[in-house]
Amino acid sequence: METKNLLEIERTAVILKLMGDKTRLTMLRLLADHDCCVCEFVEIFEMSQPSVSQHVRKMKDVGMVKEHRRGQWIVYSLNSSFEGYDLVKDMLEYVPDQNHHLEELIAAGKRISCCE
Amino acid sequence: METKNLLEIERTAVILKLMGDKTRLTMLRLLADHDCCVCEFVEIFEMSQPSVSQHVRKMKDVGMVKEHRRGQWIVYSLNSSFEGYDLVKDMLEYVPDQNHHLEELIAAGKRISCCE
DNA sequence: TCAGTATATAACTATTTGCTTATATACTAA
DNA sequence: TTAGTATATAAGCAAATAGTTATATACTGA
Repeated sequence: METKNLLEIERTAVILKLMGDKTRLTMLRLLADHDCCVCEFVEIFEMSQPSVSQHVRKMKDVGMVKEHRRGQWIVYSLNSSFEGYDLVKDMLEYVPDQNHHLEELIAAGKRISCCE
Repeated sequence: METKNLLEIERTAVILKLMGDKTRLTMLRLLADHDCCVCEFVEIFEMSQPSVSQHVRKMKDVGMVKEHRRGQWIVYSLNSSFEGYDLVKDMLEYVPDQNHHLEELIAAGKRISCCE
């Protein structure tokens, strides 16, 4: 195994705490496969839009995810420049992909306009 | 990279949440190098003994660590049979070893009797 | 400009968390 | 058996967390 770039223990704890929430972990696993916007997460998690925004904001605040606006939507993606990017990607390999959530949306006819 | 044994996303979140605390993450990093007893952790973290016991208990409850009694001491170690053992070990490679804590104890003449 | 849509922020609440002190349990050695 | 040491459990508290509703902001298109 190749040597890993070490992270401060305190910063690592912050990253792991953020990932230690089922909702955020699922979001990250989805983002590992494709960028998502808030409205998708709202449908997937059946959760209020502010709640979703607050989750992505926490991840954005530490640099795990980045955003870019596309028209009226804001698209989130994993930030490959993040100091802990390797760790995050590594972790996400331990959990099954969560793409069924998106497929269920499509099947339910709730395919989101932002992702056409 | 070799394929990883997948863990349920919910169980993974539990593991990461437990690791997402600086105290527990440091404990785990120490345990990656050598078994420890509660009394060592009390000295290292300058924290009450019940607080230390509660931290190790949480990790024991999910199976991350195991204990064995040695005389009047209870020695904790990483549980290599734990479902998420590979993940835990993998994570711990991202943080610097924490052995200086033990060295500081020795330097301060607080070397713990349990570890002779 | 204005209505509609997407997202963010503010304010609040219930739950969880990490600590504390007090006390109980378990082992050792005299 | 008894004192001393190591650890666990109980109870309580302050801070953090994850959700909610209400409202503000930002963009689009008529």
